[in-house]
Amino acid sequence: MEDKHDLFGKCPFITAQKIIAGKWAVVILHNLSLKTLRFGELQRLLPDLTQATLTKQLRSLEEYGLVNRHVFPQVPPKVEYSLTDIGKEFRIVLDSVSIWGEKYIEHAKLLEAAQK
Amino acid sequence: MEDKHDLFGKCPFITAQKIIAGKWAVVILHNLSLKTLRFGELQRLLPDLTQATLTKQLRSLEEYGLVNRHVFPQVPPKVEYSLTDIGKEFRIVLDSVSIWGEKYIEHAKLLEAAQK
DNA sequence: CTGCATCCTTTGAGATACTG
DNA sequence: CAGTATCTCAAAGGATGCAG
Repeated sequence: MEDKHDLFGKCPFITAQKIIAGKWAVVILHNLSLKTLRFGELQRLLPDLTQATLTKQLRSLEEYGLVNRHVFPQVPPKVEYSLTDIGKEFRIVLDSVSIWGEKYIEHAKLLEAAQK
Repeated sequence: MEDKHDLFGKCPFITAQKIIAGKWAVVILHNLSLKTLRFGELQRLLPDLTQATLTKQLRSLEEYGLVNRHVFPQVPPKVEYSLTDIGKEFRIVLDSVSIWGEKYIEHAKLLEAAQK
């Protein structure tokens, strides 16, 4: 993957695009914005992606500095994921996406109904 | 590509994710939010994507109902792209992405500086 | 000027099996 | 419990050439 730190001089849209490009990035950030979660908890909240995929997405977000990975040295292992400061600031994006998404779904429903 | 209208019952994050998944979707929407643009103008603003790719991205946004395509029956042809109503509402997302993106870039710069 | 058709390459999600 | 290692497959993006 491309160097995660080669993001300078880019417009904020391109920078953001790269970070949230992952198919599950936004949904993961949304869930972590509500609560610190263990790997397994996250997996249960998102039953549509496999372990391998979830791991990859989390690693990516971690490399970009949006997510903290806290490993508890135990047996069995326990790993908690939470948002970093800059990750928490992403909330303003999550909020607007949520608002717009709802509007869009409503809009699509109306269109659908009108076509019948 | 998946049916663009099978978006019901999904959470707004997943819906939004599908729409803006395209590598250039957000940047294109940003430019169109500032001004109605002809195909060639858009291309000059985004020199990093080819004609074919730009066409595909625009078609996708058009199918999702965010972009209007206005063809002027002329020779040579002239085509203008603008945002639909629901496309214009996407502005709240664009604004928050812009704000967060700037913060992130600033944050990354500070990190970089601290490591030297 | 706009953009389609074709081909090619790369990316990345998903499935599966295995490990400390 | 929380991963890692491979593999496969589909999709996206890009390059190029042609057309109305």
